[in-house]
Amino acid sequence: MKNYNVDAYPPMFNTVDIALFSIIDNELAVMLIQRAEEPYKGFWALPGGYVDVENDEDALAAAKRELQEETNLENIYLEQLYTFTKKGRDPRESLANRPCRIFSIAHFAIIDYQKVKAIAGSDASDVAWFKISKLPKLSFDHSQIIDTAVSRIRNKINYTNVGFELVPKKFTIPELRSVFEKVLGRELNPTNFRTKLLKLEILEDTGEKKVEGRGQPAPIYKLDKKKLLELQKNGETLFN
Amino acid sequence: MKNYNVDAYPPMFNTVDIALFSIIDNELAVMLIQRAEEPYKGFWALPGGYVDVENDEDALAAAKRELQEETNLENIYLEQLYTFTKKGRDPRESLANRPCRIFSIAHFAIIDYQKVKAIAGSDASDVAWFKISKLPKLSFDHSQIIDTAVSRIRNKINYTNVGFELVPKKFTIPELRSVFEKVLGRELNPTNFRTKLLKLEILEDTGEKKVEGRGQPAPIYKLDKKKLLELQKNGETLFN
DNA sequence: CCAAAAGTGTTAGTGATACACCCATGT
DNA sequence: ACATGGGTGTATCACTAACACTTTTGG
Repeated sequence: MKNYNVDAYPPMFNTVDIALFSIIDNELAVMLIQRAEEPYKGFWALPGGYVDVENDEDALAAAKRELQEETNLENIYLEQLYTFTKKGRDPRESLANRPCRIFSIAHFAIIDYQKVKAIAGSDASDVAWFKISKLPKLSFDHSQIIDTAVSRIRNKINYTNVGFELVPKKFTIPELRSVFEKVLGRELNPTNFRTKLLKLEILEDTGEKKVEGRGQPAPIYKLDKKKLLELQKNGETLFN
Repeated sequence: MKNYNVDAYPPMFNTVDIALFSIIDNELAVMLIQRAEEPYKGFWALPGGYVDVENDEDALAAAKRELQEETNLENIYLEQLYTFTKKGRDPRESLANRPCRIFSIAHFAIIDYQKVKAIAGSDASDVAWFKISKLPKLSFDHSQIIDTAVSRIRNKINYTNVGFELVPKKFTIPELRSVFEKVLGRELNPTNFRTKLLKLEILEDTGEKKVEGRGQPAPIYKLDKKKLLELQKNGETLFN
């Protein structure tokens, strides 16, 4: 087996881009950064970067590192989304000294916005959150990436734990329902949401209550992750 | 904006690998090729290759081309699966003249095996089909890719048209049920499968009947793709 | 006539939806 | 007192799963 001369092949670059979602002011929102360099200088884009192959990173590790650099937060729910490879998706292709292509291994991430606010670093002037109904003009094919991610999240909220990632550790059932409503973009019947959720037996009552303006105080629950994992292992859906 | 010297970056290669599935002898099977070169010379592997950037290919187009080269067939159901990026997944990494990584943009494809048999080209000695319960020792991380693909197909058969791709254009309900059983790996109640399917109103009766050994002849149906697409657009599931 | 495979109809059980009602809190 | 929002119970409807029964074929 002979050695490979790496430079002899048509080059392809892989960037790792991340669409980080949260719920702000009762709407699904995504974190964007303002590009400091060409191409698309001054425009908004998804955070991203290269896979640090020299330091043994894979794509998921690279995404995790980028996320932490932007938010100063760890333990964010993160998942590979899709790899975008269309010719022309990145204008740098045509500036290279020979034909090349820049692939984006896109990821999506979700987090409770309370955590973001609590941590410094997110006050950098080039980072901002945008509601998905009011996105600015985006760089590259990033609006397509965001569309794909939103579809995936809307689908996955019904049978995975992504809904619980958007809510603090301790939460009330109405708060969780509100998250589901914001992600799905439609109202849910409070009674039936509650009934279904309790029947799953994945919530643990903390004994505390939360008073929010008027109305009866809502009990505060914690998620029993073990029971949720069991449910998922058995392939059961949380909601339909 | 200055030009980019493409060779200054740590190189990453992208291969496109395809797991093509069909049903053979009542079991889900995957097409493999025997590698003619190192690494893994003589071992079985998924068909794959490079994205032909010079000819404007993207990953899906490359997968489509590879599939056609191996099977001489067009119009195969094909979808991107996942991008595998773990360090060490391809031994050629460590043979390059500087640090590099070989990413696999994995795809899955499915086809009715009758079509494969009908076309020449699949009799090449280095191509063979293996039932997924009896896979040989595989090259690279290809057994992980196949596992991921099988999970995805088992999931997707319930709400997409992948089940219909595994069956000829004209088929009987018991034939279709058999396909679902083989993919899901469990038996389905014939009565209830039939009832659910007919209620969807996506089948068109051709008027023909099929006699298979003993038993009452089964009516032969065609899929009404328009109605299926409508169902999917409305987000409805075919089966639960 | 019998076995095998396809189709039909029925019933019990489960889950979704909608609604009426009760309870605790702030104004 | 009353509006607001959370919690509880129930009736209705649809869908699922299991099974008994009929029909049509080959042997």
